[in-house]
Amino acid sequence: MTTMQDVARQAGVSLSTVSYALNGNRPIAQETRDRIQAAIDELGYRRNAAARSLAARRSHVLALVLPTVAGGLSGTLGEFAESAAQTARDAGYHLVIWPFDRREHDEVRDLVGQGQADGVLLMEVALDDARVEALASSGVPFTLIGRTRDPEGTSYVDIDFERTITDAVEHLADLGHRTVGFVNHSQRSEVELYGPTVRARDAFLAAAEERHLAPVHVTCDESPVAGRRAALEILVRAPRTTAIITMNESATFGVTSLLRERRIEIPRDMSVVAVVTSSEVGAMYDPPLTSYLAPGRTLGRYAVEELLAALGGPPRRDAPRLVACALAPGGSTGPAPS
Amino acid sequence: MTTMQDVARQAGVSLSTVSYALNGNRPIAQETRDRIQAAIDELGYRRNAAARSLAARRSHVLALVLPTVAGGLSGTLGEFAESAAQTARDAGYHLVIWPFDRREHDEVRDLVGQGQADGVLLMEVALDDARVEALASSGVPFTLIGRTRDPEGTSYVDIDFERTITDAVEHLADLGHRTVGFVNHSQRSEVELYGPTVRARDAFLAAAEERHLAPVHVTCDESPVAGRRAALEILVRAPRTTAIITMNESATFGVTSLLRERRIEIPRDMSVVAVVTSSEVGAMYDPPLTSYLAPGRTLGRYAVEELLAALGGPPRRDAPRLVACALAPGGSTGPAPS
DNA sequence: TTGAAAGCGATACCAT
DNA sequence: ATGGTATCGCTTTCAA
Repeated sequence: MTTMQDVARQAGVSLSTVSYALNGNRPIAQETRDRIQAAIDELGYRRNAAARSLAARRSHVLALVLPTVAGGLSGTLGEFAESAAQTARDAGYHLVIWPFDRREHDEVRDLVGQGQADGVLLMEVALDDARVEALASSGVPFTLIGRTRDPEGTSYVDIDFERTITDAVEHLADLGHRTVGFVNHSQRSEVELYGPTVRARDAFLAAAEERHLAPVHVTCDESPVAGRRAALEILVRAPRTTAIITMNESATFGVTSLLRERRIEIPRDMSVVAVVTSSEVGAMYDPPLTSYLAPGRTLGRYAVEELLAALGGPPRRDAPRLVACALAPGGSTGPAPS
Repeated sequence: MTTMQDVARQAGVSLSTVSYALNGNRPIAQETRDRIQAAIDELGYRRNAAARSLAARRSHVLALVLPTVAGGLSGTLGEFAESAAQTARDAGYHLVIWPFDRREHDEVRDLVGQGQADGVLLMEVALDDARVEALASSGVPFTLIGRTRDPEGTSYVDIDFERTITDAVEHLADLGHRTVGFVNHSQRSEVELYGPTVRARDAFLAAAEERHLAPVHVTCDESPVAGRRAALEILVRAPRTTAIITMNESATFGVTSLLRERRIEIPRDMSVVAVVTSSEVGAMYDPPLTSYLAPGRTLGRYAVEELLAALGGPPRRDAPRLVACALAPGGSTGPAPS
């Protein structure tokens, strides 16, 4: 193994000069710099990460904590992680994945205590989340993906559910729909005050009232079978429903399949909008679903930028914390039937 | 910050005794052990990771290198990553994600050279893959997810495409089908000798011959639109086709939608089998697709076990390297129409 | 603009 | 079964 001392010797300078040349926080004569670079190239030197972390007391690692969700990372989670990793790397950090669910908060504390990460990204945040307090008391900088009940004072980024749902409702209202269904996440998540569920519900009801629509809100487990049941419930509770918004990927295809079975044609008899989803999923249906796409990549980047700012990096001047889903037009929405 | 020295003082033993007690490779009296543990608890001590890595010359990190695929990690990739992270953690390692595609092999070498990881997991391996040689010459232990052309001598785990495809073909043959289509990955991947594409094609043709079936093999880009085209091509080339196997998640729904449009009913007129897929995707169709599920979790575990063995951990005695996809019965297959 | 040297907090060798 | 201590390879303060 070749060390910094070897490089110094080879370049005819002192060890410390090499160190300063490498992390650039001290002016170095160009000629010296060149000699050092030549020595590095010649020896194939690479700075040892552990020694660096020990001396600098920084690991240059960011951790992404995410729950072991059934079915693994969804497509959106994956996009997020990848974009975050990319952004971190550009800033000289590595992104580590720590698969811990909400109850394993002490594990997270342990790792943080070992100095395994300089900062933490926390996904799937609930309105009241024990992990948030655990992190806060441990003293590491951290950024939430999602929001607690009272987000002020904590660093976070999130999907703008209010904006997204409102957009979707307006889209349908503009098409003349008067009775609109909403297929949300599970009732369990609603009871547990999972942020997206609660915010979407409230936004849906508020937007419907604003536009004088009749809202039909149903919760729904994450499965096609449950989706069928949810669609049925909507049809029973409000037979005049002409549009359904779904925020539940697995349920969406249950909804469409029940409609087809009932000879309710999309979009002629019923418009369907999938929100907080991916284009891949939307493209799986025929016609392609009108969708509002989860901004996974954008959030990944924003989240890391937030965290880096907290770590003393460049501040994010008026960079948004909330990102709405963008409309991807599809063939599943149309004017309300007369 | 509290150090090992603090713990030693508090427990009334020497620093080295604490160290040995912690990593357990020297007999320590139970009573001493208890005193040390008490001191640790009292002080809230956690061993510093950087110092540990420096002194032991091991990072206790495993890196998962995966290409920045469009659309992020797919569901299966996510399952794999999560299971691998879990297994690594149980063995005292962390799993880091390094998002690099095939051309960025020197980036991987850099990180390895810095001692950022003790071992590497390489995903999406092509039959000829520059990254493999880069890793081999760098001297880190590594395990491939997938296989190169000549896998002997390298550590790898992979889906057993041959077994999976053969199973699917037999399943259909047993149901009386005589002409069977296969929707593979893209032509590009076939030309580039992407392992799964090539192996699946060959296995399909061989299994069909074995059972005296007429095979119709088509390549297909990863999209529903391409899937429609592929289905059409199959129907044109072999109008008597009564069953289609798809190994292309995005295309599958294009296939089914074209069939529906043509009033070809599943499974009455045409059986459809999705291979190397997830139950989530299968459940999105109505009826649920008969599927062969990608063994993401199993592979994640096996891959880490392989790597740990190469790192001097417990050897994997006759643990398999190849894992076939398991059949998840659905409603999309049935007897061949007469 | 450059150098010397004191740590950083563990591991593991050599003793006892 | 336990202790003393050199060492890992770098960052950073203090001096020149």
